[in-house]
Amino acid sequence: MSEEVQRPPERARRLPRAVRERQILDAAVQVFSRYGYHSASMDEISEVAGVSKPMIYTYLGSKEDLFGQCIRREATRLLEAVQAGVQPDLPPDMQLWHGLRSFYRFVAEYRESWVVLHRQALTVGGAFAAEVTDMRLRAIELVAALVVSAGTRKGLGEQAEFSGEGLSAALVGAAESLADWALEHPEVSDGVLASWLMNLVWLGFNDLIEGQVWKPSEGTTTTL
Amino acid sequence: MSEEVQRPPERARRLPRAVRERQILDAAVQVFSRYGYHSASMDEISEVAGVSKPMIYTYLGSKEDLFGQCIRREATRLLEAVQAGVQPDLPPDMQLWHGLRSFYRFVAEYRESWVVLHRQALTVGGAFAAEVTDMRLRAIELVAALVVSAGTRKGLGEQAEFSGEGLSAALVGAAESLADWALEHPEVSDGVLASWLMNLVWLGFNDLIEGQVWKPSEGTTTTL
DNA sequence: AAGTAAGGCTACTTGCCAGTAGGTACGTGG
DNA sequence: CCACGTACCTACTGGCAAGTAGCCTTACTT
Repeated sequence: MSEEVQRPPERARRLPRAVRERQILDAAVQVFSRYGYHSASMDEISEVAGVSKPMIYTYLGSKEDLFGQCIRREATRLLEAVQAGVQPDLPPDMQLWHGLRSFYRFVAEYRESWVVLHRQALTVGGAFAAEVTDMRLRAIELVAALVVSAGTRKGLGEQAEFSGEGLSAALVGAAESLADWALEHPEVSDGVLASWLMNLVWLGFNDLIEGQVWKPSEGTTTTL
Repeated sequence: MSEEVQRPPERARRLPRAVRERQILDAAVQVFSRYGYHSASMDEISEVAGVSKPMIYTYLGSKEDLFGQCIRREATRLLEAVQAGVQPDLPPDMQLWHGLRSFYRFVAEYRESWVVLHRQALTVGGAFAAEVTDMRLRAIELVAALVVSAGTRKGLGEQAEFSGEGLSAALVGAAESLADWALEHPEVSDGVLASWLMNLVWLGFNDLIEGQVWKPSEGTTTTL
C-alpha cells in the first residue's frame, strides 16, 4: 500500500567488473570452504556474492574455472604472506621460525582460505589437486633446503639415518596439523604455535645433526 | 552362430549375502578412494563389485549408509592393526615406536583404506567427518597420554612452554603426512619411517623435558 | 537525443545420478 | 513337481544443479 512497493535487499548496483569479480571470488571461497567443491552450488555462491548466476559464468567461467581461480588466488596470498615474513640472510632456524609465524598468522586471519587450500582442494581430482600438492611440494623442498643448509653448516655429510625430504614432509605435515588444531584454539598466538613446533622439531633435528640418535631399546625383535 | 551365444563376463552367481556384502564394501572403498564420495557413482561401484545396483541398496542401504559402513570398517581395521602391534607394558617411547610401525605397515598394505579415511572422509560434511575427526582425536589423546606419561616420569611438572595436546596434534599430523609421503616411496620400510619420526620428534621432546628450549635468537622483534 | 556498450536479470534447458518398481532365475523342502 | 523364499536383474523415474538464451537497464559519447 505504500508508494515504494518493492525493496529487494537493496544490493549495490552497476559496479565495475573488477569489483564484481572480487566479490564473487570472496563468496566462492567462503562457500567452497564451508561445503566443499561438489556440495557447493553456484546458486548459493551467486546469492552470497549478491549477484546473479549468469554473471559468474560471464566473468569467471565454469564452476571448475571458478574453483581454480579461488585456489590460485589463495595460494598466492599464502605464499606471499610467508615470503613477506622471512629474511633470507638469517640463520636457518630463524628463517624457519619467521616462516612459521607468518604462516600461522595467515591461517588465523584467512581461515577460509586455509580450509579451501588444505581440505577441499585435494578432493577435486585432477588438475587442482596436482596444483595444490605442487605448492605443498615447493614448501617441503623449501624446508628441506633449510634443513640441509643447517646440516651441512654443522658439517653433516650424507647420513643414512634420515632423508631430508621425508623429514621435511613430516615437518610440513606437523605444521599443517597444528594449524588445524589452532583453528579451534584461537587464543594461542602465532608466536606460541611457531615456538612449539620449533621446540618439537628443531631440537630433535639438532640432536640428529650432532649424532645423537634414538634407537629401539631392549630385546624386542626389530628388523628395520 | 555358435550354440553358446551370450557369455557375459561369467560372474559368480547366487552367493550368500555375507559374501556379497564384503565384495560390495571392497568395491566401494576402492571407488571412493579413487574418486571421492561425490564423484563416485553407485553404478561404478556396482560394476566393480560385479553386482547390480539394487543389490547394494537392499544390502547396504543408501550411498551415505554405504560410505559410513566403509569408514567404520576401515577405521576399525586401522585401530585394531595399531593396537595389535603395541605392548602396554613397555616404556612410552617404545610404545610409540611400535604403534608407528604398525600404522605404517597398515598404510602400506591397505592404501585405499588409508586414502578413504584420511582424504575423503573429511570432505563429506556432517556425521562422517565428525566420526573420523573423533577417531583422530582419540589417536591424539592416546599420544598425549604417552607424552604426559614420559614427561611426569622424568619429573616434569606443568610447563608453560608447551601444550601436550598441541604437540600431540602436531605429532599425529607429522605421522599422517609422512604416511602420504610414503605412499609415493614404497621402498621405504615401516621401520625406517617410524625411526625417522622418533628421531625427529622424540629427541626434541626429550630435550624439552630436560629443560632445553629453543628460543629465537638475535635482535629480531619477537613479541610472542 | 540517439547510439552503443557494458552491467545485470529471469527463466529456461539439459544431463547426470541416486534411488525404485517390478520382474526373472534358482534352489530347497515337502 | 510344486510352492515359497531368496538371490538377482533390467529398465525406469524424479530431482537437483550446471550452464544458457534472450532481454532489460543504466551510463557514457557525440
